[in-house]
Amino acid sequence: MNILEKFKVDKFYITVDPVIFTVINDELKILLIKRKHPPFQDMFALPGGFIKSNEELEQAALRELEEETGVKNVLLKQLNAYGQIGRDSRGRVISIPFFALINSDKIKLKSKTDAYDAEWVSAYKLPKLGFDHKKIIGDALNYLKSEIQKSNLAFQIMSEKFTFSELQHTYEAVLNEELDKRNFRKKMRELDLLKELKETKMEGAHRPAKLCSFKQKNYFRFAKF
Amino acid sequence: MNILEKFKVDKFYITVDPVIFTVINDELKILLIKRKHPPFQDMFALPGGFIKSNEELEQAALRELEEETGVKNVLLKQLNAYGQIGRDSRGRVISIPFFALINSDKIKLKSKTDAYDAEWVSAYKLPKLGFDHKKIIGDALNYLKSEIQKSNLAFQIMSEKFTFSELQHTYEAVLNEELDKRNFRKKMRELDLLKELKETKMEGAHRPAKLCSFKQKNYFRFAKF
DNA sequence: CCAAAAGTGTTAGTGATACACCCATGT
DNA sequence: ACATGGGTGTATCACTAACACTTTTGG
Repeated sequence: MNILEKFKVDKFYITVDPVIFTVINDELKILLIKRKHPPFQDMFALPGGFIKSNEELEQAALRELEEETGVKNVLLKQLNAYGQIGRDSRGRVISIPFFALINSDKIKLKSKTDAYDAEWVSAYKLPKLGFDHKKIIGDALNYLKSEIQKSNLAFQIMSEKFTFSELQHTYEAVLNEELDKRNFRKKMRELDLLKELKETKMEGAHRPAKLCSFKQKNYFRFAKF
Repeated sequence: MNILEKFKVDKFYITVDPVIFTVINDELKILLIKRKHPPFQDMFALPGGFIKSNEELEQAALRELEEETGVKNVLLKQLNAYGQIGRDSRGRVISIPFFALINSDKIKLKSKTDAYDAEWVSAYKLPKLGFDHKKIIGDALNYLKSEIQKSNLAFQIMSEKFTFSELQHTYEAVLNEELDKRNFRKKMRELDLLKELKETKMEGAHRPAKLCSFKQKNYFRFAKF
């Protein structure tokens, strides 16, 4: 018998809650499920679930994400835990959220199951949410807005090749504000993240746009802090 | 019988680990305990402990902190959780660290008990530490360095009245680098955090220094992000 | 008068913001 | 030729970083 059991140390349920963002049609979206069972039946919530004893936290988040939405191969970043007493009516549950920004084209949402419907929902126009997930999403959104300006996080969401305009529209969707075209390009060029290709995107009745791709595809921050 | 019990959802031990910094003699210190029992007997570790079912996370951190070190009335900030399998030999334990920067004059370390000796240890010259506490402290230190430059966090650590030099030395101790006197004062005046008092500090064979105090004593950030 | 810390301004460089016009293409 | 989005440069401002001398006190 383990010493912790001997001293009857309390144990807790732990959920991991993936907070997955994407941009679709120049609108920031978050991946939610519509709950088909209590608690919070018929309301939206994060696609989380309970960790198992033999899983790493991040592994568990990836598993839940795939089980409930079909999304996989995602780089997750842990956020602060939520553990307030009473936040889950089923018992004392500590939730550990995991953040990601992904390219929605690269994944396919699971067809609706009997337990959950996964859906992309506008992050700036959230529906009513179960648990304290509104708070969790709000905090995650602040993290996203901060991080996309301090790191090369955006590479996660863009296709292999893209135009400056497409990249800018992605930033605008995430930050929920308009950016100046010239300043945006200057900044991006200074950061030296992009390869500017010779190919162009021929589309529409206007000058073809040069395509770019990211030089590096591993996540890093620009600033010290 | 609760639905979570019915489905045999796994449960976990959770510890809270206060990561408490201060500055003593212009050196950044962290509050550690010397463990008198296994695991990691005779090594240093964070003064944490197991949460109880009826406690909020932060409450638990405050309780453990007071029990093991005598330190109380501290503003804590939750940091990311650590949950790797095997990080605690006694079982699967998820640790949630809580950060604070405090004024060591305002508190009194508990006299040594049979279970723990609490001690201030140089944060930039850490001894061997138990568990994964070295990693936790490193992450917390980065948080501290970032936060003290983006918020009025320093008010936590200064006495009611202090001189510009004392404040600067505190910043230097935290950041582990020297700062320019003129630039530091200019920056502080721009931020408009300080009341400059008429009193002076008479001490030593040199020009007396004007005393300052903080205008606000509630924590806030300057920057958006 | 000497030692020791307090106190003070200017300059140069860097990054952020604001802003308006020409270009290449399809129809 | 015109509509559409692609593409570019400059001026101003704010912030940062570098840097040296004078002031006030006690001994």
